[in-house]
Amino acid sequence: MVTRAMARAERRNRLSRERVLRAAVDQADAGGLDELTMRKLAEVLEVAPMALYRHVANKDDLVDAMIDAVFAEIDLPSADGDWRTAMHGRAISVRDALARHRWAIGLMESGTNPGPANLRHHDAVIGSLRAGGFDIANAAHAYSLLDSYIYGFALTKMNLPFEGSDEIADVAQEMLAPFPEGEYPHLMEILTEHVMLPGYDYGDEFEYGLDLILDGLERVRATA
Amino acid sequence: MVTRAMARAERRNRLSRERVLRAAVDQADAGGLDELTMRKLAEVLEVAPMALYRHVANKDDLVDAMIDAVFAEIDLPSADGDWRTAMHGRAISVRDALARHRWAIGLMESGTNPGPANLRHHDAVIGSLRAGGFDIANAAHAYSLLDSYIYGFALTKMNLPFEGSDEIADVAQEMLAPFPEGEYPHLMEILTEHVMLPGYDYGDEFEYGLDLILDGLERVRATA
DNA sequence: CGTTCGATGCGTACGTTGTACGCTTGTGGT
DNA sequence: ACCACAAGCGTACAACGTACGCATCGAACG
Repeated sequence: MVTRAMARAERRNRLSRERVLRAAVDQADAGGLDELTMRKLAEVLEVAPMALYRHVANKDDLVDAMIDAVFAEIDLPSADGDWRTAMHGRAISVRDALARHRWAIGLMESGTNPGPANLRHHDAVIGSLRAGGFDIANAAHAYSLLDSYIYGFALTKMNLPFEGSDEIADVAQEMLAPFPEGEYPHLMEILTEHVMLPGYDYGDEFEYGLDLILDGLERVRATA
Repeated sequence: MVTRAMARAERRNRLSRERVLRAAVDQADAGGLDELTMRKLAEVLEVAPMALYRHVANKDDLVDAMIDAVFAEIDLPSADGDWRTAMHGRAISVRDALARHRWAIGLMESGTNPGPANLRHHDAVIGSLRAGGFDIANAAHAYSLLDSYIYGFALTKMNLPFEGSDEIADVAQEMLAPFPEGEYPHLMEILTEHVMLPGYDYGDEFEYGLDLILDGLERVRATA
């Protein structure tokens, strides 16, 4: 009997791949990938460092599994219904997942060892495009374009040195402080007369670009 | 006199920030960021590890400087002439620089400690857009969209598990091997009937998406 | 109930990394 | 000829990933 044994294992604080994975993701969410060390992870789990290696081949294996766990959090686009709303929804879903797990940005597309959730996700995206009327070549184009934009946006947004609109002024000041005034006039202009205005949120740019891209893709699809 | 002293220093194999930087970039180009180690770097320069620290505050400082060196390699878009050709050219230039320095992808937009070349580059991009007729808000939109796409494309392309079109078949086979056949039909279709066709090069996707985005931006600019 | 055996956890140890600290050596200016 | 400062180095340490082999424990079986 497996269930009986597993249940007991669960009841006690038995280690398991799942527990290690969850703790690792939490760790990385909290402090970035740098804070994820096997030793600290073991400490959180109240276990000796080497105990982890019964459930994980090595750190790379762990990280691969973590990435697939993030993919599993992303809503799959449906193949029926409007392709455009499906793509829009999946873009938002990816963005949100990456916002929850900033450490994953830059690793998600790591071609090496794609996990099942990764493959299923991409399969569903292509399926949705094909069902929406894109031929193979255009589905490939759309897929590449959308993915590049989504991950690129996450990347640039992640690296922004400010979080809310309040801190922007301070950060901008500090960033430009070492340089002579008037050295970067256009940067200065866009900062003072756009970015620093109340109500600005860089996150809003995401849907703007997404819609522009989806408009372009619809045009391609219609004339194919 | 500074020049005299500097000249002598140059003539001999004196260490300098420039020399350290160049060697570090070479090292990273060759083997990725993981291969860039203060100790190996010192070895290449025929110097003791700690000697480096006279010219570099620490490894992070070194990496920041390396990133700015990459920015310095990128052609600045001109503010006069067609905005569209300027943007197209700078996109290609960024792509090429990132192809030469794959380790830099994912770090380029690191908001912390932007160097002068970085700021000058972004200032020129915004300047070119403004001169091309974009108002402030639309320049911000265009800037965000283009940057996201360019970096995102570099990111996804970098992580592709294959290099030329020859290896694709093998890699695809290996990647899908652990999973039941027919599990990912759309992925399979696009691989066998598009990606694996002779003449396919993922790099070609870049200009396709770029043109689609530029078309969209032109439409925005015209109706603003 | 006693034995056995595989799964799980752990202690120790090693090689590699970044880098703090203070000494040594060489060099340009006086 | 001297000196002061810059440049390079030797030693040392803490933190990391992880190889290797032993200890332990619970389930299954006789």
